[in-house]
Amino acid sequence: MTISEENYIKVIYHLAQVSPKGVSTNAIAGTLDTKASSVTDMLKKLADKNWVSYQKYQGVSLTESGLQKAKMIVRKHRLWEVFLVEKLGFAWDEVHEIAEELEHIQSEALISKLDDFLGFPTVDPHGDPIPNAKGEMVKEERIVLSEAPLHQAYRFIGVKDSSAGFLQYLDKQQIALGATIIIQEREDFDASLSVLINDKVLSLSQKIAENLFVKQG
Amino acid sequence: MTISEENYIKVIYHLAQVSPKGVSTNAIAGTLDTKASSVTDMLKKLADKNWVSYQKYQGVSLTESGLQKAKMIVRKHRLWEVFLVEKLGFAWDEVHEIAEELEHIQSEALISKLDDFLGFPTVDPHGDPIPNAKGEMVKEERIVLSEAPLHQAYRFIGVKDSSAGFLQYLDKQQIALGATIIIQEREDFDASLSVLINDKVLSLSQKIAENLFVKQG
DNA sequence: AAATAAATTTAGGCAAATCTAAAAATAGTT
DNA sequence: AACTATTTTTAGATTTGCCTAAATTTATTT
Repeated sequence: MTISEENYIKVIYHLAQVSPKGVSTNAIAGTLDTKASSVTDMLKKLADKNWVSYQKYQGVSLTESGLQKAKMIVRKHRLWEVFLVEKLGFAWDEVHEIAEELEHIQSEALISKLDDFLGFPTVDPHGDPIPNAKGEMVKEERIVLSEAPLHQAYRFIGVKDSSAGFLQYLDKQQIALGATIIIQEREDFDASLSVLINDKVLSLSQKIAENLFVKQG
Repeated sequence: MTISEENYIKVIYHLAQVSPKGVSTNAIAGTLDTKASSVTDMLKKLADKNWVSYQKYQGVSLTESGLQKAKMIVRKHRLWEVFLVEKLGFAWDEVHEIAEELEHIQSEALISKLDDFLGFPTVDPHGDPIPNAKGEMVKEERIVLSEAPLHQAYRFIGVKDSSAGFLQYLDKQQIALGATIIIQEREDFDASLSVLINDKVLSLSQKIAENLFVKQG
């Protein structure tokens, strides 16, 4: 499997989370920053190799074997992110690009030993689940803060948007994974929230709140 | 710099250690397992980019900037090998192929933090020196065991041949880096050696002895 | 239901890195 | 010095992954 093929499979996997009935050519082109015609070319190749099922004009979805491949790429990406943050001391907003390269390293043994070395983590530094060697992962029950009811204690367990900009905003506000959040008030006008995070009062815009995954407790 | 360009630069660097006046097209082709015509093509590209000086039919050598690039690739390769052995628990005969992939990961920050994490090692698991961030490395005074005089205490500090086969032979004989070696006798007939390694008597063929780097003490 | 817009595919090309086969240059040998 | 063998380069093709421009299909409006 070439790096390019891996990138397509991975992107299709991620886009399929949002549109499970079929991923569009344009969506892939947008994500990979290529042209739609290039995507069409590649989809034919991927279909020939049986990693996607593809019908002209009808979008594309992963086959069982494509899905497995995708999960292994995601597994590698997230394990490397844990390594970069936990062992090398990178900040959580610095690791994505490096992991994009590392995820294409081919050795099975490497990933297995890395997993062991890291203590078999189940989530990456952004709270995303890490598939195990079989591709299984625990999807924690979680909601976005913007939809959580008032006056309940929540734990901040993941980000929806993991762009450097958003992560740096959270750093600046000292909002870290594991923080306890209680919504005190929701503004009718702009849906912004007044919250108590680790006993400090903060105001969060709707856009921020939409990108914070929380769970009860 | 593409992965292919990096591989050429690295191979030229290694071959230049043996033939410093100019590396031949065929030697490169042999090492990279490609055809001479492919090498010629690439040498033109590398010369255009000023990483090698190349004159038709006269072989090739690295420019100052090519040499610097080569050292950074070697640095990355060897640091990753240390990581694989010291942190992930790979054997010294298992790491070469994986490091061949890892050496092409592009982040400066990654290598700098990896170096730090590993405690700024100066040699890799095979005893080869690791260039620092500036490209400097300490070349330890060393000789091959086959040329060492009798009855002196030597320390085994590196292998000349780092193929898996040779390394596995050394494992089987329990000859590890750091071992103390004293030559008791050199056979006239086949130049084989009777040696004392960590107080055990062993017989080493000339071919073995030629591939063991030792230093006095 | 046409007409227009948007999305997708096809056709034809390009650059990188490789190849084979033939030509040219260098090295080795009688 | 001439001939042969070896090495190296050139010429022309191939594959992968991408592109532009044009054609086609699907979706959206009037």
